[in-house]
Amino acid sequence: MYHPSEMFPHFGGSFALRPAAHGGLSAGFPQGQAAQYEAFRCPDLDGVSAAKFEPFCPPLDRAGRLLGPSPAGPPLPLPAPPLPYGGGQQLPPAEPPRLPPSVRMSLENRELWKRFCAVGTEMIITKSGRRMFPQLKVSVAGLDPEAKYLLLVDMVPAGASRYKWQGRHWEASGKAELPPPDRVYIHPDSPASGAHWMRQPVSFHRLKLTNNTLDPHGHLILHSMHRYQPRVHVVGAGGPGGRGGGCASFTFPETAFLTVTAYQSPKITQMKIESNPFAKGFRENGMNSKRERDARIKRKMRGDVAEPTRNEADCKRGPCDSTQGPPPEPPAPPDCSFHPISSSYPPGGNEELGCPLGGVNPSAEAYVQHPAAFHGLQPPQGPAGYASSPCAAPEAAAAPKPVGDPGCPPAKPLPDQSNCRTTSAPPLTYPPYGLDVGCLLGAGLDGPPAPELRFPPFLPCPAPRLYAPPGPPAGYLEGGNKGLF
DNA sequence: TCTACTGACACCTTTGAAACGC
DNA sequence: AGCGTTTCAAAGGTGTCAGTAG
Repeated sequence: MYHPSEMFPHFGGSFALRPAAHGGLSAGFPQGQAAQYEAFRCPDLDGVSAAKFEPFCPPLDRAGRLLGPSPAGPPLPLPAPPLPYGGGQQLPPAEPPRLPPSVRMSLENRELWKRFCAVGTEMIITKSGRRMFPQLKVSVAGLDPEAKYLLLVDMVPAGASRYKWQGRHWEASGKAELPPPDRVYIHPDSPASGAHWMRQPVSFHRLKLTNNTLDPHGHLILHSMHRYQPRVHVVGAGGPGGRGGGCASFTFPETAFLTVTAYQSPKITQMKIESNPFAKGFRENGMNSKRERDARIKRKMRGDVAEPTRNEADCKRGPCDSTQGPPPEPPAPPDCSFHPISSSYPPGGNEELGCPLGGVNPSAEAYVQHPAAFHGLQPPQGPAGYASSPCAAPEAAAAPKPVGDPGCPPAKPLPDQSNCRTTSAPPLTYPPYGLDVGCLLGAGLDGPPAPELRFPPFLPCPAPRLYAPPGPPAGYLEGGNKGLF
């Protein structure tokens, strides 16, 4: 949860970046097949995001030039695109190098996320920091086993509205606040080898969210009653011969959530209690259930001696089982899955770039040595007060409008959770889920004019079609994706 | 009055050190 | 001595609720 530029002031504020190339989603996914992809690999990095990860991307030099290819570099996994500019030759402002398209990521606990998503995920944020539940847990594949990588998470504002719970549903309620200090959560294992990341699922369970803009602990700072989309980044930190450089980022639409200081939807509360092992005490049979709490209050009022807690009772019967894992997830709704992700990016041209610290990115090195030095910095502000990232300014395409206006469809009843796949949502009558998500995918800058849509911030499970609107123009996907990577 | 937020609370899991056995 | 397992207590993650601020 640190801002790299804070740690590496010598890198300066940001690099000039080449304007995001057109292509967007189509550059990342074969047209017509995108719906199959589970994770969304963002093809281009917008200026702000790029600056955030700049220190992790050794291939860029300060002048925005690509360094020349290393003759000793190992072969690229895929044919490298021609390098029109030789080493040292001036380039248009460079975009960060990308990891090869073979790098893939999937969401491990996707079914759990989908169940929350179907109701409208809420995340508690507190001054001292609160963990996410469900937690972000991903599997990575396609990395160079020997090269070093960092895994990072940041949060992208979704929509530019603030939201309000209206008893049964969420509604947009005014403009979003100015973005909080921009921070990145760095997985504590970072930097680690590709083999390490690929060995087992990577969990970001230690990630904490806070609404304290002065937070000194490095938690991710968010505004309450706003909607966010987590984004996972793989950043090459170099390896033997400089392999592994480059960046790739992934979003999982079902992980979008609304921040709250207290749960609004009772359904979410119940689901959290049922799913989160830490909330076990609040389950029906728990000692912190409503029934037990009421009984406790009565006893207290009567002045009774406290009965032994369940913990004590259990421990008398035998060892407290604190080692067992979380309870098994309830059966997942069928047919909610996307197909495994693939990605199709031009090879990043990573290994032609030198690696300053013996194969390890200096930023990674510095993080290991001075983790406390990472703290958030306010990113450059865009004209609207938002960071000038397409991700951060998606309002045009995706901002949910207040529900209840004439012409606004009533809140859609929750879908049958046994089948999250939506096939019959009338276009534009009820918003394509993707539109809201689409903003996260970068819609808004170069996409088509945003249709005037009104819909609540939460919709049932993201419909697969949101990834691949049928044919052109589909601009909000095509052009929109360029904002993220 | 309403809404959002805060802090205390009880219950629970996780974690890591100490104790123990082989 | 070294290693693996068990035990135990502290730390910290939960939702709830009453109180507070605006």
